[in-house]
Amino acid sequence: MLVEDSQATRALMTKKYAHCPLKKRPVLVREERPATPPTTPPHPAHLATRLYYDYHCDTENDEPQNLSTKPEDLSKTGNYPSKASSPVATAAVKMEPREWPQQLEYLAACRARLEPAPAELARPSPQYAYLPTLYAPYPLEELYPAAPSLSPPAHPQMYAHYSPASPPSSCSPPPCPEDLRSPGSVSSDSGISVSAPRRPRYQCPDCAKSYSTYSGLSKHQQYHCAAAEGSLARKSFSCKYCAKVYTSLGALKMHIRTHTLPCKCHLCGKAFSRPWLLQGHIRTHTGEKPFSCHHCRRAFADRSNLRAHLQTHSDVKKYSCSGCGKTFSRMSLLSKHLEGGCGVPGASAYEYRPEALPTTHTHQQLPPTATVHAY
DNA sequence: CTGGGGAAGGGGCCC
DNA sequence: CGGGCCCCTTCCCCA
Repeated sequence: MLVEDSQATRALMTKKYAHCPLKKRPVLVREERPATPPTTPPHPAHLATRLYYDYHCDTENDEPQNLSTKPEDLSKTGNYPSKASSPVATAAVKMEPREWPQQLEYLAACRARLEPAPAELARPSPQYAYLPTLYAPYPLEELYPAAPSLSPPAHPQMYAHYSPASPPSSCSPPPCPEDLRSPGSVSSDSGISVSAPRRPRYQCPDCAKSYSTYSGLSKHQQYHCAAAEGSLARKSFSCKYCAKVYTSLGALKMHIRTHTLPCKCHLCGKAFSRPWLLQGHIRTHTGEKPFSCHHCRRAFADRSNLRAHLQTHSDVKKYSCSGCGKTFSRMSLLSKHLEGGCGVPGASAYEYRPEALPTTHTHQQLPPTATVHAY
């Protein structure tokens, strides 16, 4: 993603999604589990396997779920939105509140068998060794051959791969937790040039954005190209739930998933548009946290959350106010800072550190390995 | 009020 | 073309 102008991007996104009722928070769908959970929890391996695979990607059912923009906190109230809460939702079913204690008890029993001791919480293995290997255990000793240090890694590039889904091979260099970015995302996202073999680029005739693959360009034109949106001749498939129009049926199908939410969690009934979103959600049930911080051993279920956490270990935060120079670990914190007024005139933009980068843009991203001393 | 964590969303890219 | 994964971002909640 291009980040040289995130404020503009945010504004664009706000505009882009303003018309669309989809915004965060999945909704509850029909609960298909028996009302009474088994008296004895299944083996964690069976549970995890079922948790991951036991969902529908119901392409047959295009009926949308609740599409309200800001549903209440479902986890607290258990009062999941009914179809009445959305003008287009037709299939959302409210779970009977009396089922929740049973669900929670059932989950607690399963979780007790899944969760490691607190001291071991940050380690994904071997407690999760029996999980269905979607997140296969990976030895932290290989990931972090040296003791924790606040010094920048000597060879940051060595640490490109950091994914429990793809553990490093024995002959590969150890991945660096500090650089959690995948290799393929470095150049285009950060604007930092990296030495990579020249490959043919596929350029969008409407907005001049280029992509390394034709499929990338194709998807861009199908879904994202704002410049092409004015060309109605290109659009022939319209979404029946919102005003979106697409140039191909495949693009429309992909979009409709965000309305129909075909991937359903059979433990709590929440529905998601993509399987991997459900996958992440299921971790909230199992307590699986495959991403751990090497500084404090705190573990996270989401890689991005670990990345944000790493900023808290950094002396110099990633986002800085151009007015007062104060740094923040998250852009949202900086935004709050700016919204509240930092007291310095003209402090309306922020910049990424470090200073070595050109500062012609008001919003720049820190290169993955610079100035961050965490890990 | 601020900072941080949890959860979830969409876009980009590779296979 | 579609699935899967990664990334960044956002929203909400809490200490």
